[in-house]
Amino acid sequence: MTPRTALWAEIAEAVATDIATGAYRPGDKLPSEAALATRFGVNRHTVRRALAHLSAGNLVRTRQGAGAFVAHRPTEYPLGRRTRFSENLRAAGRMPRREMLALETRAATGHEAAKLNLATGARVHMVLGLGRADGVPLSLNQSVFPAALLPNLPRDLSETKSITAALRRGGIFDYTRAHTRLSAEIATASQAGQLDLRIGAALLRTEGLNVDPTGRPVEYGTTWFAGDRVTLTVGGE
Amino acid sequence: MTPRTALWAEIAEAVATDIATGAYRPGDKLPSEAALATRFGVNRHTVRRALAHLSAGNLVRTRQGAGAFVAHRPTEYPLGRRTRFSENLRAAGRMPRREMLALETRAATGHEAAKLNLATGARVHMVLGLGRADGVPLSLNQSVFPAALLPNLPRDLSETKSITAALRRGGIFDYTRAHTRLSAEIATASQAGQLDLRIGAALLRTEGLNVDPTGRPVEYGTTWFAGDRVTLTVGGE
DNA sequence: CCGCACTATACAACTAGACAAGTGATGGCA
DNA sequence: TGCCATCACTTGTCTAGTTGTATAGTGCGG
Repeated sequence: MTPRTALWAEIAEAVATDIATGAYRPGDKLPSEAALATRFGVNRHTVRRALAHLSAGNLVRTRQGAGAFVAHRPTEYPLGRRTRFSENLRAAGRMPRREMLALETRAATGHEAAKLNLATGARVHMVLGLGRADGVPLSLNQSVFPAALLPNLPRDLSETKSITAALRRGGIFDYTRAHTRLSAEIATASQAGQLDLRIGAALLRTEGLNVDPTGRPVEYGTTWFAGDRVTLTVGGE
Repeated sequence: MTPRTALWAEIAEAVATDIATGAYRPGDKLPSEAALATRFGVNRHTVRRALAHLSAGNLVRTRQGAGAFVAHRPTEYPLGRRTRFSENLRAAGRMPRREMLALETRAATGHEAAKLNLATGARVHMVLGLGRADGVPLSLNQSVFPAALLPNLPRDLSETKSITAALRRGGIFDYTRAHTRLSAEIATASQAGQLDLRIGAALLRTEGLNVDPTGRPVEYGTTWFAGDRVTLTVGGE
């Protein structure tokens, strides 16, 4: 008489099966809760309970207002000794796939000015980017460059789409890392949205300064990695 | 669980922080709503809500078609015996500009005649003007001058665009403030439109009489300041 | 009786897309 | 030169759809 498994569990099972069989593939949008509700002949809350279960199991990810999506497989990003990335921990422009989210020129904050050894209020170019590997968002980074040193950076950057190339055009052919600092943070809502994480997820934060061969500060930036998708290795192997 | 802060509130906070740290300074144009939306990984409407919040708090000002700008902090406007709009603002490091909205010659009202010590029905020149600083409308003012004393004021005024200069041409080389009265009012629709305020915003109203060195009334006028953009200082330093 | 699963309803928050209205820069033309 | 039409861009507004959350109610089994 009474089903041993709850209604919502059955629905979760059915959706999970659809995902396993490939009916819905990673990144696909699931039908809306309302659609699933009528399809299974239940209330929307029952569907929500099923989706919450799948979400807790990292099988689907929901975005308010947008829908529920099949989650990407939790890929470990191999960040080992062979990764060129490790020599430049902050990875300015060296991610497998980069996406530029913002590019603006504004006054340096006091902190930035101090790091870049600029007068307070000097102009800087700010670049915000998203790094992905195999389509999975891995890192979010923000860099600031002295505008006086690289007046044409915005144009060069929008043309070359590469920070390294843009710096080369600006006369900076090499730069090294002066210092790096590591810490951990909790994702804000917007960071979580961009990295496809749940809010409150852990972020690995690296902050660093790059200088040219003469020791002049060239770039100061911060990168936030999705804590559960990246392992950073420092030195050794 | 962490108390969930709304996404738009987080974005408003972030922008406000950027303003507070000096990344965006008064008068600066903020990135477009679309740019902020991609930067925070959010829909434009969410950004709009954040900006609306900042706008309501008078931290930013938006102009359709132009963009969103960091608001100027309230202008300090010293009130004294020798109050001169342009000089005051120049002293505060702002770029003043006066705009004449209307100029007509008519009979004085009973109140005006009494103030200017004229016979009832004497002719006066009335000037309606708008004062701006750095392009931001600050004040609306109405002045009446005895026409008998300054027959050529309309011509002089339209040529010189400066009240002080026009008075000089009319033989008034100096004038001081005999009295000033302060009060507060609610903006009418037309006042709000001219001052770029919301209808119902608070206006600071000053009414005063200027006299020449012999004590003869020269000008009687009322000025309405945008209450949230101006602070009047009286006496003291 | 209580607790549980589920239903029902309502509203808030966010996304998505479209179009109108206004601004500012540019280039053509008299 | 100066004016003007044009065009890209930006904010304002609207409609519609989606998930998030809160509250209240129902039926059933212990």
